[in-house]
Order: sequence, then C-alpha cells, then structure tokens
Amino acid sequence: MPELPEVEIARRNLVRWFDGRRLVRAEADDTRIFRGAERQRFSELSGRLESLVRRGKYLLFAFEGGRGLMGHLGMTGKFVRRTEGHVEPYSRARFHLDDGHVIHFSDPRMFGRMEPAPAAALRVLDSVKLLGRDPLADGLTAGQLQAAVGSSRKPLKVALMDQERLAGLGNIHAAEALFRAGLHPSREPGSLTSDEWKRLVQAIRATIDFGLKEQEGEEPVYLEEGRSENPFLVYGRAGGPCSQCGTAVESFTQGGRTTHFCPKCQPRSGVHAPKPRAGKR
DNA sequence: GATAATGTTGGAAG
DNA sequence: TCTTCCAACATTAT
Repeated sequence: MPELPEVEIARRNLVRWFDGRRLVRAEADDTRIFRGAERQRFSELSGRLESLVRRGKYLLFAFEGGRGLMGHLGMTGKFVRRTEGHVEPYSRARFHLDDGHVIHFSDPRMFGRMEPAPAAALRVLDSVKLLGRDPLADGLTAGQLQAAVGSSRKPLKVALMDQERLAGLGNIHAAEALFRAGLHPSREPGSLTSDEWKRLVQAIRATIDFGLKEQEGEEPVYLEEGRSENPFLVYGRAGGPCSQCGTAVESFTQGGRTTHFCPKCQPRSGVHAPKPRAGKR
C-alpha cells in the first residue's frame, strides 16, 4: 500500500538494518515478483549495502561489488526484519545478515517487483528512467509542479498520479493533497491559477510529511493491519463528515480508481462538464 | 458470495 | 499514432 512516504520509510528502515552489517546470503523463491528478470542474480548479491536510493515508489539498492537491485512494493509488498529461523508469511525473497537477522520481502499479492541489475544500470531501467520529479528527493516548487502536471489533459488527480509527470503520489496521497489544497479532483490541470499551484505544492509537501510521520517506526503499518482508525482526511471517508466542514464526503471512479473528495471544500469551479460516460456493453 | 483494496502493465478499443 | 479503458496479477477484509 505503499506510496512515496511508505516507500521512504521502508528505505530508512533498510538503511538502518543494513548499517554496519553484511549481507551474507540472498535467496528468493521462484515467483512472479521477478517477472522477466533473472532471479538467480538475486542470489549473487552480497556484502555491504553501499547505497539505497528511492525514486518515486522504486527502491534502488547498490551492493558492494557493483551489484544492484531494483525493488517495487506494488500494492502489498513490505520489508520486515525477523530473526533467523522465523517463518514469515508470504515471504518472497530474503536477505540474511551477519547479525542473525533476516530481512524478508513479503508480498501476498505479488504485485511487487524485484529486478537484479548492475548498480550502475538501475537508473536506466525502463520503469525508472521515465520517472518524473520526486517531490521529496528532488524538491518541488510551484513552477516545477505546474511544468510537470499543467500540460496534462487528464483530470488533475489522474495527472498527479502519473509517475512520469510526478513520481511518488498514489491514490491515497493524491486525494489527500487535493483535499488539503481545496481543489476538485476533476479540475483541468491547465486551468489552475498560480495561486492554486502554490496551494497544491504546499499540500503535497504537507501530505508527504504527514505520511512520513504516520508511518515511521520499526514495522510497516498499513491501513488494514491493526489500524484502529482511518488516519486520512478524505480517503476512505465516503459518506462520512468532512473533517473540515462536516459536509458528506463523496466518492467516484476516476481513471479506474476510487476518488474521495469534499464537495464543499473542493468546489468544481473550473471543471469541464463531465463527459457522458458510455454505458457498458 | 460479491466487492473493493495504497500499483503497474499490456492489450483492446476508440 | 495517441489516448482511454479495463482486465490481470493473488489475497484479504468487509
């Protein structure tokens, strides 16, 4: 369920877990997380973790000896640290460290991905090289946001989730950022005023900061796991009161994903009349 | 049982 | 060719 903040927390945890330690054995099950990649090269990884870079929702591992790994958590992937001998459910790949710990890549739905590649080649992997600016790693100004997203003719929220325009926002955090900015998800990117771009860039920062605070800790905490209440401002609150004005939060489908918004705090000004949707056959 | 879920991709349809 | 839509991936939770 990882979007930028969750992946960044995963990165920080991994850096901490690897700090001062050596990878003594890497092994992975034969599952679809490798897609077309060469799984056997996963087991060639070893030694110190020299760098771990996050680009959007992707993690780029560089190990001693120039070997590397691209990782993506998909919808349900996570890295957890266990002691040697523990059986981790849905563990798909494992890093055995020299301190008795095993870092598992656990992913029940296997939407995540692993691709071993020379460390120097990671940034030019097809899926990585096309990524847009990363708001946290690269910084983001209102002008840069406008340049990246303003030319899209898709609805604003869909454009924000386009990883080639802006890397890292997913369904939850795009909705949250739009709520914070008071912008309707269906706004046309080209119609935003410079004041609205400023509001949006600040909202994106606030959303990411909130997500980082929300997720920090030893274990990845996802919404459905032991989370007593929904920590988000609008996401998942359809039918409930808006946290700001009390109006009922609404939801609709956009770009194949469910979008939540407050009709009062996020007015439709500037929205084109909704295109009549073709009925399904 | 039906439905939907924090992501990405590939192919069909327009 | 470009854009849009949708199924697929595999599992859990409501």
